[in-house]
Amino acid sequence: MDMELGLYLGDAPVRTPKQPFFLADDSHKNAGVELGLGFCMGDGLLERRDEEDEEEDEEELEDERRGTASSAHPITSLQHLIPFSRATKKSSLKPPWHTGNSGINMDGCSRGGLDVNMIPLMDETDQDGGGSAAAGTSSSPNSGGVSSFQMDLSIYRTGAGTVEGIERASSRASDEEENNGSTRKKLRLSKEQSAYLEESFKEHNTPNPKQKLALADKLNLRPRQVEVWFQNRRARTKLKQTEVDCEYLKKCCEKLTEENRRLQKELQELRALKSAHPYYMHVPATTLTMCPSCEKIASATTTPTLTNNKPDNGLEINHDGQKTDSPWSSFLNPFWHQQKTPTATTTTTTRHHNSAAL
DNA sequence: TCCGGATCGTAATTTACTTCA
DNA sequence: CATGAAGTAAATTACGATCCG
Repeated sequence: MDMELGLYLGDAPVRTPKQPFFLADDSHKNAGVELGLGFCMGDGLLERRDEEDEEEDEEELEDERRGTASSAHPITSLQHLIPFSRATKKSSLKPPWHTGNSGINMDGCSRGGLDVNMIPLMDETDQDGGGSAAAGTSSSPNSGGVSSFQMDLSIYRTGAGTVEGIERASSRASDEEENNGSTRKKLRLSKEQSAYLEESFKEHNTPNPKQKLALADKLNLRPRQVEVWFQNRRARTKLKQTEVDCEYLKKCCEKLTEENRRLQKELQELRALKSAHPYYMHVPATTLTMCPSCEKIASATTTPTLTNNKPDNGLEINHDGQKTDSPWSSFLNPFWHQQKTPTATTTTTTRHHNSAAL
């Protein structure tokens, strides 16, 4: 007996532009529960928000731009890093570079936690030249506007506020000016920036342009960087999900192989039994009244274990006491229930026939 | 302790595709 | 219907950090 495995990757990540990231569907969830796998990653949260939500976001954005956000504290904890969260939106942080024209938040400095990364080293006009220009043209490959942020980062890495750090940042910036931004310099985002983006990703795995802009604004990144970050993040998530799926399917395959082996063995036994007792098959099938699919009680001659092998939970139990139907099987093949009924009926009826004959 | 290669994580780029005005 | 812009996924490249001998 060859089992035909309707193996497919569950929701078979057919992506649509409106749902670029596939979410674990119900079958996944059930399966995850059944096998104890962490099948539904946190990305179930990552559904797109409705249009009305976007309107809310616009309002928030407006508030931010007007400077009406209540908090003026620098990023200090994850709670403050959630940009669009309903829970935190009224207390959404006001990044240091939003507090005034100077762009330098003395509060952040005074705490010793000076995050130079957050401090725009260029003046407002320069920033517009770099960031906003990139915003206008969403795709700015190797744009020359990299230097401002890279300077920030190099200082951040070298040691906040140290003369050495600033000097190194300056030299690096000048190097880039020499190269005219032609080099593909990779910069690492700060922990705060990553955390912020991560939290944002939980809210929207595909932010709209305004949200990107707001994020870029908040994190002192170019919109293009935010966009790239989300692209990569989605890719990573999908890769991870694929790995999980793969692992899960491997387990499913093992289980099915084991079941197949068991059924083969059972079939062999039945054949042996048939050859040993050639008469039992001559018993008319009409003498057997029990049918597992309709759960009618068999004749009194049948053994209890075979009389009604459907427990209350609806799962069939084979002669080994194993459940033969499980959520993961239905996950693997959604038509399992439709298919298995006649099969199971046939098999168990035969078994009843056997037992009746015996 | 320093050095250099291997490896890993991830930022950035390129390409192909879809959608929509 | 054709077209171009915009957005995204997927693939790839390349950089920086870390590990290890």
